[in-house]
Amino acid sequence: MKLYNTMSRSIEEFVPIVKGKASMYCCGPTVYNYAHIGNLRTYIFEDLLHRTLSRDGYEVKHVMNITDVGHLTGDGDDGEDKMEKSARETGRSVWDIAKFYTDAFFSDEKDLNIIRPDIVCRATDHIQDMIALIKRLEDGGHTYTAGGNVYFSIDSIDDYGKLARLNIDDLKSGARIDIDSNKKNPKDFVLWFTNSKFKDQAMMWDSPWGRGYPGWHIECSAMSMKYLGEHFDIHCGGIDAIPVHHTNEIAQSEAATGHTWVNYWCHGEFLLNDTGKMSKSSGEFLTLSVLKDKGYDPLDYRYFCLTGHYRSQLKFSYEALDHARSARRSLVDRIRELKGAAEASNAPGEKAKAYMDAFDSAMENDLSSPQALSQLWLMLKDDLPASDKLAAIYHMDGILGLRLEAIEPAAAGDVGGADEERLLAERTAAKKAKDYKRADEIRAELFDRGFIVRDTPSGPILEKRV
RNA sequence: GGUGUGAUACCCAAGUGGCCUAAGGGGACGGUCUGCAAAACCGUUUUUCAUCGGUUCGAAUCCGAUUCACACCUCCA
Repeated sequence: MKLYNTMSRSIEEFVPIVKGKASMYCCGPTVYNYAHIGNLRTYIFEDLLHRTLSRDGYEVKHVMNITDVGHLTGDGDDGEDKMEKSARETGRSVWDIAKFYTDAFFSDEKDLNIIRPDIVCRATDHIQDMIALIKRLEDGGHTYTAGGNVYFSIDSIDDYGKLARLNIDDLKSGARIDIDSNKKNPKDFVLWFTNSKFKDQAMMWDSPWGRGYPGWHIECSAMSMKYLGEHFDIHCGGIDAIPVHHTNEIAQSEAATGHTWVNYWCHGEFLLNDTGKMSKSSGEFLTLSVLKDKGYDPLDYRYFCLTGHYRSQLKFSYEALDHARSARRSLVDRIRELKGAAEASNAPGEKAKAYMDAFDSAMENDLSSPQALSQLWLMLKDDLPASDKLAAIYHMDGILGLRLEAIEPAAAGDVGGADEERLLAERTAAKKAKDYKRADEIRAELFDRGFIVRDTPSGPILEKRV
């Protein structure tokens, strides 16, 4: 298994810390709003990584956090808390907001057939772990308190910014945000806030530094170490997390433990739209629900994501999504036919196995899903027994996650209701009597009812229009 | 201002020195099949990889310049 490691900026052979096991931590959603489809692209990438590691024989332990506290809206450390803002705007409590959007997120994940991480942990359930970690940093001399907040001092370590290859002197700190005058170094970041500018801040906890709430980055360090140990294999996220969030996570984690924290850093590229980066604040706020309302199957979007490599920017457009939908439907049609003709083979032949191997090789080569997908199509078009094709399809879908195994086989009499079946029979009779005008009328009627008539060698069948 | 990344045929998108006269998908067109369709199958849309120059026996792939686009330096997947 080869993976691109952001730390080394190169593709590396994956060597786990513990033989046969792979531990991965993925930055999860901040649940103050719906996830947009760009967010979801990253979770699809992580799902592919999870599935591919499993396929490769690793026992995967996948942890994802839910950020249900903190993360400010604005620039710098003085913006408004996103959760509080959302709560204020909707008249719900912050806890209700968090619950609502967490549920919405997992509903999207389910629709996209994303395997649920083995452990999903909420920040608000781990405040004590964060406090303990901050304390450890304090004991190690990596913190200072100013203006009521506890800061991490980046000058207390000598390799700050190594992931992003930041040249600290070149960064124009303060160019676009006001410098927090409490900070000794503009790149220092808050570990614990006691100094909320909002008197009615709802989420507050007691701590050795006073009643308050944790900074933005500490939760991932605290929870990942709690569940995966102080040295684990893989940490994932979106590329935007590299310069600040992951940089600060590394700084605090390695300062606390005194050793390397994560071996492989994997980042998913952005989904773009016409105007550039997809965002919650500008342009159309594209959620999975929006796509569903427009008649797309969530798996159309999953397929669309698979057609691009996770480390490449992918341009979203409805035209591109239409292409993905057409391709996926065509795939479903073929599989439906195959299922009507055969059962999956238990012992597929050499040719089928060669395609499966080529597919796995593509995935194990830094998750080259576009190439893997092309193997699926080549296999389908090749001259193989239907049973072998099905076996190969199921094997590949173990990673693609397009629910191909669950597709109903092509067969007469199992799709429409009694009315439709009666119409279909009437059409067959009309055809037999060479009353083609009537037969075509019935076909149009069935089309209006949402069915396509398909004449197959074994007789006419109805198919749901998708 | 600084730092990166990218530009591939009608569209999306792989490929990072020879197996590339560029994978795969989508669309369009023509054909086979069909009463007609749909589906399926076959063929075409491809000597071409932003532009210019260089390196090399050989470049989409390496180097340089140019143009354009995007991202990051700020919470963001």
